[in-house]
Amino acid sequence: MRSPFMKHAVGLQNAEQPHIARLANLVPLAPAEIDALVKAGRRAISFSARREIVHIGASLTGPGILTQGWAAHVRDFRDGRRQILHLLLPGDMISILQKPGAPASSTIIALTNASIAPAPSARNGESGLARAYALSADIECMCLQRQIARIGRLDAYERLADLFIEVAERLRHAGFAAPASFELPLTQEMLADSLGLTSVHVNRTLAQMRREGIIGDGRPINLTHADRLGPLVDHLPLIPSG
Amino acid sequence: MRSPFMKHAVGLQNAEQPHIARLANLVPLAPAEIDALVKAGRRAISFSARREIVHIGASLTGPGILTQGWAAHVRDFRDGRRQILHLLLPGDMISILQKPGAPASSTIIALTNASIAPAPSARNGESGLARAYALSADIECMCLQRQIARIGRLDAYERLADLFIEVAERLRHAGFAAPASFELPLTQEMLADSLGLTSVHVNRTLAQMRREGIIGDGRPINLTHADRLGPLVDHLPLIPSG
DNA sequence: CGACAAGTTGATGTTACTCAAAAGTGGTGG
DNA sequence: CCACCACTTTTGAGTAACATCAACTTGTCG
Repeated sequence: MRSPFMKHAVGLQNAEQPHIARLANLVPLAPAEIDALVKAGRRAISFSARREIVHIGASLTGPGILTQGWAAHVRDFRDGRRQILHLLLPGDMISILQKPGAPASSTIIALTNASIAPAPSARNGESGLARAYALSADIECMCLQRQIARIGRLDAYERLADLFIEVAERLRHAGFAAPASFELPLTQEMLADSLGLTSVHVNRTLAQMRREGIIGDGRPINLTHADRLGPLVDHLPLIPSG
Repeated sequence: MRSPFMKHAVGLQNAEQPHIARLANLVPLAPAEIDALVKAGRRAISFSARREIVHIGASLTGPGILTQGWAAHVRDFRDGRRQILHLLLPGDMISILQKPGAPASSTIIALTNASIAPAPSARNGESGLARAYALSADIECMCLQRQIARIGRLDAYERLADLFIEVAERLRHAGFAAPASFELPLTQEMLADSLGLTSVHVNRTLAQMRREGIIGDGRPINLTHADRLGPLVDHLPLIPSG
């Protein structure tokens, strides 16, 4: 059996092939499309943690799919400051907002060991894949906007909470059963670079969440009660239409 | 003469029809395309300052063009906090990152009196208009990323400086001759909402710039020496390819 | 003139940063 | 197995940047 994916009422769940689960959860895909995704997954390239995947300004060959691991769009300043612009989770599309051939608008690095596959081309604009890619682009755009609101107007505690809520929702869409509990394979410094804080301050804020029972002891960071975060932050769902 | 636009070595300059200047500066347009833009301009709808143009979640009819005035994507929190996600300058495209029919990813408001025209459709994917729209989308995406880095890692002075540099560059692309000097029709509160600061702090920081001769006295805010800002901030050009 | 929005200024409070050091963690080679 | 190293986390003390609160000024428009 080539495509061991089953459609449930709640959607696909398969942490082995998060990209397939994520896209198929966005739009029903034809068997041939799922097959194309399976084949693409076999052509994935591996990157070790911290390695640069795309350098800003490099000519983009075309969209990709993050089949394993975490990555991030990042902006490095000459004086050493760094800001993570956008987190890429397992199953996410890469360079979906830009046209092939365009210069990359930002550097992309692997945050953990990661694998990237070329995205199967979607000839027909009305195909399931094409619509799934378009929705992926919409979602990435919303994440960027949410990131701006998060950094611009939330305090440290709220920033962490809002990020956790977003990650929980995105992981759920990628087929990771993560109702209220999941692990975050990011260092506190990566969190700080994403949230516009210092790692010291992230550490203290996480300690407070640990005291409150929202995250567990030990590493990696373990969200045990992400469900308690909802009321704390005025957040918007990532996908309004469900 | 229907289309009084002339192509110079430096590009089109026409503050009356900034959208035509901006798009034609991005990509050479055919006379028929310029004509379509002229015609679209006549069908523009006016919005008075502070009025809502698009409400978050509303179904988008299709891309638009801001033919006059300034606007902004904005996120309002229930408790009154507000964050401007993205500034829209005269000549900018609206809703170019999203597909028609999709729910608007954020509210859009007019910051000054403004006019919005429907964007002429670009049938052929290789037409000048289609390429200009694609480039507009790329630029908007880069602005969002830059906004994240700005708010996340720059201090108040740097945030203002970086925003001024970006606005200067974007105004120049829209055909406003603005080498080092231009006016900013935004209140200090709007600036604060864009930069993740309070209006009081923006006021004090602007006062410092005024003492340093970077901005002039009087209102609206008058950038007299935007050229002095370059060395102060580690910024990236908006359009790498020139 | 009066009302309202925007800008200015001062005093005070708080969040988050900086600097510094110690302790925990995981991997490597002897 | 242990010593060693690099990386990460943790904690404390002092500081700087920015927020908050409040009053006052300026400009604009009916």
